Amino acid sequence: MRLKQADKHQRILDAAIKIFAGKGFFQAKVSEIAREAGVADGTVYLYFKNKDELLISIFEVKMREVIQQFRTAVSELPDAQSRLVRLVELHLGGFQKNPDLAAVFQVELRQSYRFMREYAKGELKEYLDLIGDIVERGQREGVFRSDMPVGLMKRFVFGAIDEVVSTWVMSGMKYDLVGVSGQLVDLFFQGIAQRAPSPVCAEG
Amino acid sequence: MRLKQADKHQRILDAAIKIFAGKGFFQAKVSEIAREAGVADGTVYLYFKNKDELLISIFEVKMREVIQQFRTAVSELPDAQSRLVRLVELHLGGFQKNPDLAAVFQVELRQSYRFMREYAKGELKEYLDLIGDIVERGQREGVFRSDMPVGLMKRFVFGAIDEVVSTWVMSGMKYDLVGVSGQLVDLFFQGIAQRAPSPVCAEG
Amino acid sequence: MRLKQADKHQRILDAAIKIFAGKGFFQAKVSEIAREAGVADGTVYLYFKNKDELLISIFEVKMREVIQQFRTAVSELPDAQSRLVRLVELHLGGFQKNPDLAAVFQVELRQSYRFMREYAKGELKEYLDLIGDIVERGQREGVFRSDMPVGLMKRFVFGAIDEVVSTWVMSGMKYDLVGVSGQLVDLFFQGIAQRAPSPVCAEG
Amino acid sequence: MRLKQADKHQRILDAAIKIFAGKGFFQAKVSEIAREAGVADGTVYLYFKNKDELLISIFEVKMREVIQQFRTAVSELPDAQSRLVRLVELHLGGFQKNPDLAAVFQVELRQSYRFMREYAKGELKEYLDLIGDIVERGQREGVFRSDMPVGLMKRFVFGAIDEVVSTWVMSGMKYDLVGVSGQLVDLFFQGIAQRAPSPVCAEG
DNA sequence: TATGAATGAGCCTTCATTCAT
DNA sequence: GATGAATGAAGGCTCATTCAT
Repeated sequence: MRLKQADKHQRILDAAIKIFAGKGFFQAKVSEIAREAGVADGTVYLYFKNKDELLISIFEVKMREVIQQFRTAVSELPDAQSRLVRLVELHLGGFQKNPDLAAVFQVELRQSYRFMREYAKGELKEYLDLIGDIVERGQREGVFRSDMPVGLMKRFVFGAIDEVVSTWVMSGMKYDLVGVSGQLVDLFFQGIAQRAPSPVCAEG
Repeated sequence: MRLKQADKHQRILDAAIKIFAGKGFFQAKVSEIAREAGVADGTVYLYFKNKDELLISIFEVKMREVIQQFRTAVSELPDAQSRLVRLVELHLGGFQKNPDLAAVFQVELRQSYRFMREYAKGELKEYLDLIGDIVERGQREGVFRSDMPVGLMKRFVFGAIDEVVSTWVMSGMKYDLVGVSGQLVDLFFQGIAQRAPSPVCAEG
Repeated sequence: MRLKQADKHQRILDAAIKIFAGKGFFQAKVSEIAREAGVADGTVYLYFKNKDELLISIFEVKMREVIQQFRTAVSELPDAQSRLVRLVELHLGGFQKNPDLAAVFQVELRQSYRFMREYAKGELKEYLDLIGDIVERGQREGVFRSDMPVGLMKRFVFGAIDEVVSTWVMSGMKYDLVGVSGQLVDLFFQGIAQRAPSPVCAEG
Repeated sequence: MRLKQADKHQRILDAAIKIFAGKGFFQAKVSEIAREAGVADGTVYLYFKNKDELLISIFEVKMREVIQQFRTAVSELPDAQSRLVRLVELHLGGFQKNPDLAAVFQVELRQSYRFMREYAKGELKEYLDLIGDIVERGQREGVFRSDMPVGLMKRFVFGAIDEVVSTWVMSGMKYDLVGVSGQLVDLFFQGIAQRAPSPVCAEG
């Protein structure tokens, strides 16, 4: 039963991601999601309070998964730099592997930003704090500049990653997103690294 | 009458932009738009086939205006470089002057990408061609690299501008958009210009 | 148009009374009411906020009508006694003429007493005050006892009438309701009249 | 098991009475009743065919209890008069002890009069016959008038008791119901007793 | 042209009832 | 017997669209 339950919750969530991604939140019918998930309409409401909650839940559940996954993946990495690289790869890789999820996160959830604000603060803040931890560690290690508040730097990092994903989504997801991670990281180090001689012009 | 008509058409369009921007296409009611425009619900349908058409029309009309405006503004400028600068300024300036329009273009119209594809090709292609013209001119003038197809370069330019606007919209339009145009143009020339010594590392 | 409107409002109200009386509030479907009224489902919502409001409105509108009708009918009557008789006749007669309305008032509206409390206070109080006016007049005329507060006496009168109607409704409306008015009035005068020799035992 | 079963049947019935009384038949959810009874939703359907049956059963079971209880209580009483007094006391006392049951009998069961008619005839008739027996006995004893058919008199008695209870329920059960039994019995004897000199006008 | 009352298709959601465990 | 997750029919309500005036 326990497994069955988890299964159904998961199936509905996945179905919702697929349908929301495909036709947008407002054009998606709950009955379609139910059909896609292979359950009755009413069953959706056993697991989610309403259609809005379903959208919110996608965010919350997936964020929690990602945060968990990230903590595990990063814990053994030795330094801030490698951790940041890994974060970017996981972030981009996660969306590339699940384009529907990307569409929901970058398009549908933005739409409902108003109630996102209310509900999603928790998980989003936690993710930002993960980045913040890396930044702080980098500062202690002397590889990230310390003349800028962590609060600003973590936002910058998140903003840049997020923008890259949005651009990819809006372009129709036609190119290799993970392939951009190198350039993105480069940008970070150009921007936030302790003033090192720019690798681009490193002629000396 | 002719004027009155044009007036009403315009007022409905403006009202739609405002309402769509405010609450999104699907949550906007035709009756709200009508009220905002100061006309009866039915009147909307005298000027637009349906709600979808209304969204499409916003795109088409505004694009036509912009293209017209741009042709006039650019015709007397002497070279490609100054024309590109002007294009960016007009693009960013136009949206900054009308944030509601920006919201509709960058958010609502993306949503309905599917039917955007069908209807909006024309105007979008024309705008891209305007950029293409500048690029070609730049190549002839020897200031833009010629080892890259025009088709790619014009897309890159449009994509970058578009991304800058999207980022601005999604950030809540809190900063000066036109102020970014300098950096944006710099980026173009760093990216597409005939290899000039990088201003960043120009230590000489 | 004005007439058409009033007409539709009325027709929906009448249809609702009929349907509510026939199968009860909860088993009545809005679509049935609409069909009975000869309008589309949506039209009901042009005139009434929702199904609950429809029930409430029946009360409010009919009470207002009754109060108006009563004021007119009573104004020219010379004394409290005749006025009270008339009130009883109108009250009983009104329900007897419209048994569906009686069912709604005595059964359906009691059900939703909770929100009755909120909304209906106004009209009900006004009706009670009408009775109160008669009582006061009767006291001034010396035909009604003055050793009892008006507030209590008006409640007693209303309660007795109301009970008579309820009994009639619950019995299946099988007998002549107005025919009871004589006995009811007798009861009032036995109960509240200045101690007169009981007509029942008038052996003289 | 047998006991456990009876226990559950009883608990569900009591829960139903409580919930029906609290929010009315249509607004009561089977799941609420189950929760109140401390059983699973499905268990309700092991003991009752459906929600309607549950309401019906309340009537049938309670009526049977009452009839049984009455037979026992009355059998040893010597005359019709004392038996009638006892019936009234039991009827009023029973409801006063269980106001929820009163609410269900006087309000909810009236609602569903249509199917009451079909199902409840049996028990109601039996109860009426109990009254009829008392009436007949009274006639034989010469204390009840014999110029009126028993069928009418028993209905009159039942109607009056029932009305008194209804009035009490609808008033919010604020006063002592059993306290009314004296007046009620008085009324019976004023109404149906062999012509005794009216105590009110007992002049000489 | 302009109006806005009227329409009715369509969707979210509830909840009585079932049935596999 | 007991459970409670699952079902799906049904209905209140919204709102894009129409059309008589």
